Amino acid sequence: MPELPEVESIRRGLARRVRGDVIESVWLGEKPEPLKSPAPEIVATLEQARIAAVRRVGKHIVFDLESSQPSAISSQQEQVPRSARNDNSKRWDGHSQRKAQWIVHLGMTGRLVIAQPESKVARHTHAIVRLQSGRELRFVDPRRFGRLSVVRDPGGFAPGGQEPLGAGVRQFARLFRGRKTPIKSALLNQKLLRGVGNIYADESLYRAGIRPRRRASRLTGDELARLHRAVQQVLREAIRAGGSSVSDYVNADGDEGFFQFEHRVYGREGEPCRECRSAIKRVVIAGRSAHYCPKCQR
DNA sequence: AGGTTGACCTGGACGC
DNA sequence: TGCGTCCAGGTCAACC
Repeated sequence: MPELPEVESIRRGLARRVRGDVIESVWLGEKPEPLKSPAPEIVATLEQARIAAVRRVGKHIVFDLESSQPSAISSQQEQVPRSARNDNSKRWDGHSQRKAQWIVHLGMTGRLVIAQPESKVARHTHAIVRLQSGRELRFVDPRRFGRLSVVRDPGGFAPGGQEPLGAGVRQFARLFRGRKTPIKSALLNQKLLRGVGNIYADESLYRAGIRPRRRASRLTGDELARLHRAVQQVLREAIRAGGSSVSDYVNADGDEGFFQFEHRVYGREGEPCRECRSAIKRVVIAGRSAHYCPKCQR
């Protein structure tokens, strides 16, 4: 479902509502797919932790956790069976490192919803986090492409890639140097830029006037500068609009975004380009659909 | 080594 | 109404 602007909108809503709250208990569903860390490790890390901050890293939501009661955390830790831990996982030793992170990736259809305990548990709910304030944070994901994990390394969660809104134009241009892959695929590669997905890749290329199949290494300096500017503009505008609600995306407050009304090419196959009235084309590149205007993009 | 393809899942839209 | 087909905002492992 969500790309950077949608995840950012969800993050803002969550931060408003759960920052400072304490996790009292955690329920995890039977289906194992959504869990990237062992279930006992997730439970032990989350329970009794205070949510110090809610951040976004690419398309991931990162809950920064700290101990609410120092002794309670270490005793929770002791309850984790040795066998359930990775051998190379760092011990949370109760000294200066009393920090951990809960990482959520929403996949295509994942949602994080705030709910009252008495409200009906939706189909495809895979995790319920009960908070001291009496509310629940629920992870719902029909297609089960989303992932939950915890990180206790002192270095913290560190996927590769540049934040698209943090990269300067030189840094941005360097990412594509020597890459023979279509620029569309390069934009989707999270090891290069983290957070751009199919909608915003297509919309950015349209604004920059670049065809999605162009080889990344063949773009001129001018084109890279236009693309850098387009990516940042599109993402900023989409965040301001609360993201794109294409089928069922809603933010943490249950509100839809409205950037879908600003799409110039995505989902508009056969419709006229808003600039030149040519029919928008749809092709498949690396297994994903790509939309572009054959006249405005070269 | 780096790029492309299929697999992973469920559900909604559409055609017959 | 129902059944089949295609499509979907993402990411991996497996191939070339």
